Amino acid sequence: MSSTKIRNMEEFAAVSGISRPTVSKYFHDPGSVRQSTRQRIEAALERYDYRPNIFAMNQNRKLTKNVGVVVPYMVDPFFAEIARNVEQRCIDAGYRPTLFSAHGEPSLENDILDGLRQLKPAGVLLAPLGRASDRSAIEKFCRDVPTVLFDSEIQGLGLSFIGSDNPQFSRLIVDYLCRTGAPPCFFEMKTPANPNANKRRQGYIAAMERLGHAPDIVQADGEGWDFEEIGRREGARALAAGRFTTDTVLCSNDRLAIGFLTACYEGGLRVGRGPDCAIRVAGQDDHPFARYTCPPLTTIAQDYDAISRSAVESLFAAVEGSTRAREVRLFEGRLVMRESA
Amino acid sequence: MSSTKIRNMEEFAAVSGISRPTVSKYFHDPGSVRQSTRQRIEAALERYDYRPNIFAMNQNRKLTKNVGVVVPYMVDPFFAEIARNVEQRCIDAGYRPTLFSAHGEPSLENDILDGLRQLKPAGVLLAPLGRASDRSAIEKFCRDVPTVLFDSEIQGLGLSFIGSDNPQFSRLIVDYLCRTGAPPCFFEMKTPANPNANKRRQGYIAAMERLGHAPDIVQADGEGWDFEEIGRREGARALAAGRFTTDTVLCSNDRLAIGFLTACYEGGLRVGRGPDCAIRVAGQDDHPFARYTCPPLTTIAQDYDAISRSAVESLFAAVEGSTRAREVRLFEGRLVMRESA
DNA sequence: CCTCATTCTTTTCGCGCGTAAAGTATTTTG
DNA sequence: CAAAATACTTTACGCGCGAAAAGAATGAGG
Repeated sequence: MSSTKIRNMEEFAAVSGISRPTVSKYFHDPGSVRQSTRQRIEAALERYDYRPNIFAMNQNRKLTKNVGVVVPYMVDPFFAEIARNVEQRCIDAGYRPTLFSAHGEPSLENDILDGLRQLKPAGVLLAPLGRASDRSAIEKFCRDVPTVLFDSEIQGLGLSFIGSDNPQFSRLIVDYLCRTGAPPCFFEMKTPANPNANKRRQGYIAAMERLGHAPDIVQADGEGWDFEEIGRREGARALAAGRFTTDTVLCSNDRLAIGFLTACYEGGLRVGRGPDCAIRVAGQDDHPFARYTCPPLTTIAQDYDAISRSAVESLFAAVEGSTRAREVRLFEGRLVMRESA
Repeated sequence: MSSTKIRNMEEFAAVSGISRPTVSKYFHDPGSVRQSTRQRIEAALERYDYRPNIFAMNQNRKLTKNVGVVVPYMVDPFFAEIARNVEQRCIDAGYRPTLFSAHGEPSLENDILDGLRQLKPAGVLLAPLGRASDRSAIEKFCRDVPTVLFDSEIQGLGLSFIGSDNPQFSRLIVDYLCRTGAPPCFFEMKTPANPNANKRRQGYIAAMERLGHAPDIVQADGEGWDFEEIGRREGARALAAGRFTTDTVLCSNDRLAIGFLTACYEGGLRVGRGPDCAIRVAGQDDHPFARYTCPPLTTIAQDYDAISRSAVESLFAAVEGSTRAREVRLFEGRLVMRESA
């Protein structure tokens, strides 16, 4: 590494013996220059640690290599996990991902999209808040910036939507629960944060009816993203009120189930499938902590990997040329049997 | 809102009736222009939705309004929570925070710092990986960029370090446990991710000796950031080996405790302080999920709020002028009594 | 060896803003 | 009300790069 500091591309071009426009071309796409010049540039890169000024680059390029990754609630490890997955794929594809969380607040989601617009991103991967999202703001954003929605759909918006086949989730777990014990009732939030909850409820109802059972839905009051607390508080209330007519409770999602397990514990109910157990509890998502609840939570695993891969692929396919029609890709869940049901 | 699009500051200055340099000054600091001109500019801002090009701004300013926020492992909701807190405070102070997670990988931590340097940040709030961090890389980074360390200290680096008084944590919980039952043994990772664990062990030993008890430390094998799994796997092994000589286990942190609770459950041990319970378990941190374990986890709450506030204040104080000596601020924890101990 | 397509160099312009200097207008001070 | 201080305008330049055009060098194919 030479000691002389390189101040700009002009100087770097000089020491590498290549003209500045060609060097510029190299940084834009190393494969676009001849093999021999590429080697000369990379030899110079070894000796001097020059990197193009990112602000000057982005100012003049119509399209940057920035990618926005927006999730609704980073404190939920599910979103942290999928964000990490998506982030890594963007880096591998040569882009610069930037992570944002709306922290459950619609106004913050709008602010993030507003701020993102200034970054002239090549594309955005957006997991919206859902019900609370400002549809018109997102619609406007999608018109300006290539955006792929994931996790939570907003009908008709974005280049594509990548998510889970929620009705299949419920079908799978209902089938399992009915096969191994009493038909489940369904525990959910009255006003769920996102549309996946509705699809799961419908999936539950359909699966129950197909098996000849009467669906039974228990709804919890409460707004916001503090699902565990809602599951615990309202679960306890429903238990006390004798609201559950079977010994099997299917929760709309794992976080609700985690709170409900706490309610069961505090109510003195032993959870599990053993003969000495009073109640079976199942969730949906395979939340990172589901393995560690007591008892470990039986659930349906989201295909994190397929969803993040598909979302990233879909975005870059659109960004790098091929404009296809809006597509919706839903991935199936996988039954994860643990002790709770 | 007028329909004519404003393309740049020149045009915006024209429609607001103010010269461009003055408008530029306004955007740099609205308080630096006369009240009357400020009103004229803000009146124009109402009519046209112009915003300065962020790339052009940052290119020419010696110091940007960017702030980097780096945490070691975003999938841990503790860090997600503190990141959210820090992020909001930066926004309130008029800065642009950008969130990064090293995802437990030292090479990624280095990459993040490298990428951050390009953003010419006004400052960086860094919670390092700890033991696995590349000290020399961080040292070099701190020389170039005003950096405040938090959560995990790296001796002597950064403008300041803001964290928890870990020995006090252990003292507090040891006192409580001894007061209410058998003296605890200490369950920790053999090669902990960060130095806080060492301080907690030392705090445990000191507190035990002060009370006239013999310290007993049980160490778990395993590397990395998958604390729950290590707590569960190695906790189960230690239980099976009869490694615990008392019925009270103090875990080095809540995530380890969460895994250990699972091990207890799977081993058929009833956890809690009732007469029918076989073991008491306590953690440290007040992890967001500690409230929802079964039984709910007794722990020491970190003062999230004070830590994030203090870290942000310390950074901006340094950035905005006053260069003080490196200071270390440690906040005390608060005992949170729940059912597990 | 010649032809033609690539690939490179040279030159020039522009992006949108920060910044500085010098002059003019406005406000404050005594 | 004059002098001084402050705030503004005008003009000009620079930041580091992208992009485009025209000509020179290079290399492949016949």
